[in-house]
Amino acid sequence: MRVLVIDDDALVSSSLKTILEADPDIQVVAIGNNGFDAIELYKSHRPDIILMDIRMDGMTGIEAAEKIIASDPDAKILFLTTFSDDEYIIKALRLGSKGYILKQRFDSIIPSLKTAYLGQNVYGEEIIGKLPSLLKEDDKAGLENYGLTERELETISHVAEGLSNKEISEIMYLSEGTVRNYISTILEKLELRDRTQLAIFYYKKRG
Amino acid sequence: MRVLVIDDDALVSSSLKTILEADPDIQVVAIGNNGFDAIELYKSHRPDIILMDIRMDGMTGIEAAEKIIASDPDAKILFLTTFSDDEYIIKALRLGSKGYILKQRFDSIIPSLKTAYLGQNVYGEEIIGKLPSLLKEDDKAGLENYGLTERELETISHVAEGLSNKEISEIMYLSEGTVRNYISTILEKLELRDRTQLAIFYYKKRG
DNA sequence: GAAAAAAGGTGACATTTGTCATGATCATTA
DNA sequence: TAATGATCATGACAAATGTCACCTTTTTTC
Repeated sequence: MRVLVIDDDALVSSSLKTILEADPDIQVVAIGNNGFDAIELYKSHRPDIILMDIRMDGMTGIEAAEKIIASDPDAKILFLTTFSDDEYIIKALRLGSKGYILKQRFDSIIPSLKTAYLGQNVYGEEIIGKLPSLLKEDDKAGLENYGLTERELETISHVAEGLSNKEISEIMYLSEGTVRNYISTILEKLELRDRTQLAIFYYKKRG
Repeated sequence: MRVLVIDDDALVSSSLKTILEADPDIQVVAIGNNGFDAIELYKSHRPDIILMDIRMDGMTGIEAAEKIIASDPDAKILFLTTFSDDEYIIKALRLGSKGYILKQRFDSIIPSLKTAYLGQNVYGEEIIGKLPSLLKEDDKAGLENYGLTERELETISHVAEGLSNKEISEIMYLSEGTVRNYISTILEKLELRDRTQLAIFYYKKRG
């Protein structure tokens, strides 16, 4: 089994190589440090399976996986991560990638790799346990704890309706400039960048 | 363990009662034939767990489960179905209900019930195996009938992540101008006005 | 009663976004 | 072969957006 290892922590990736190659069935064909490496090395080496970190600088493992799967729908990718990062689990599953395992469980990496190689899906216990809450829409704590004023909350709901500043100003009987100021303040409070991110934030919280 | 059994096939529900009560730990407190029964009998008997068919006349098991969970968020519900009906699996998972098992496997019903009773989630092998493709289909659902190209769909998902044109262009290896053109085309195809409405559209099509 | 918070405003400014015209390449299809 | 559709690109332009500095007036709160 030819494996491609991608991890932005060189210590981790080289440790993985050592661990994996202790098994006679496994050969690490290359090591990369980011999503771009993953794409290039996959093309040039055509490994049987990719073992990749999710959180990386520049391009996340998920994004790299998207591109790789776009070019080769049969690509097998096993994700590694330090903690089970909720927002990524769904994305990883959506990709149809083979499994998602946690970095802590070093002893489970090799068996998981072999299982994935055989075409089976591998999901850690942690993942399965989290599925319902991930899919459930109630992980919305609400917008109430961000120090937002009444008028700001009102403004947010209009942004989430897809209205422009001008339209919002007409509905709320305000000048367009005031609406812009409100949104600017909201963005700062919520640590967001633009109205699109605000709308997304809103829908992730509420639905 | 006090169980409520709901199945619109009287033969099935009475068979289930017989099978379940062969176990000394289990007591079937009531039997219902539809979703309305489920809600009423849950209120009046307060069983530890409900074993319910998904496909039923009038109200599906899913709908009944929604109402029951709305009134008692801790309600434990285990679904039964003749075949693993894709469209319902996601809905059942979203409810956070305890598991989803297949009717054929009579021998697994009792162990599953006991596991669910202990608060663990129970998913049949078939379900786990289908998750990726289910989520994937769920992903494309809704966006498919608008004549969007692959690259356009890819672009949409990035917009829905809250990325700017510049960021999208870097990820997709495109010029910023191309991304703008893509989005412009997408907006026209979907009859939307700006990227915020696009993100909202995206999130309304799924969770 | 003073201070703070909320509500509302203006004008200027840089950036982002969306549109349009126009062109190129490549693969598929009629 | 010709036509189409998907892909990718430019440059120019107008409109929308977000930020900043700086105001006023009420309402709450200390």
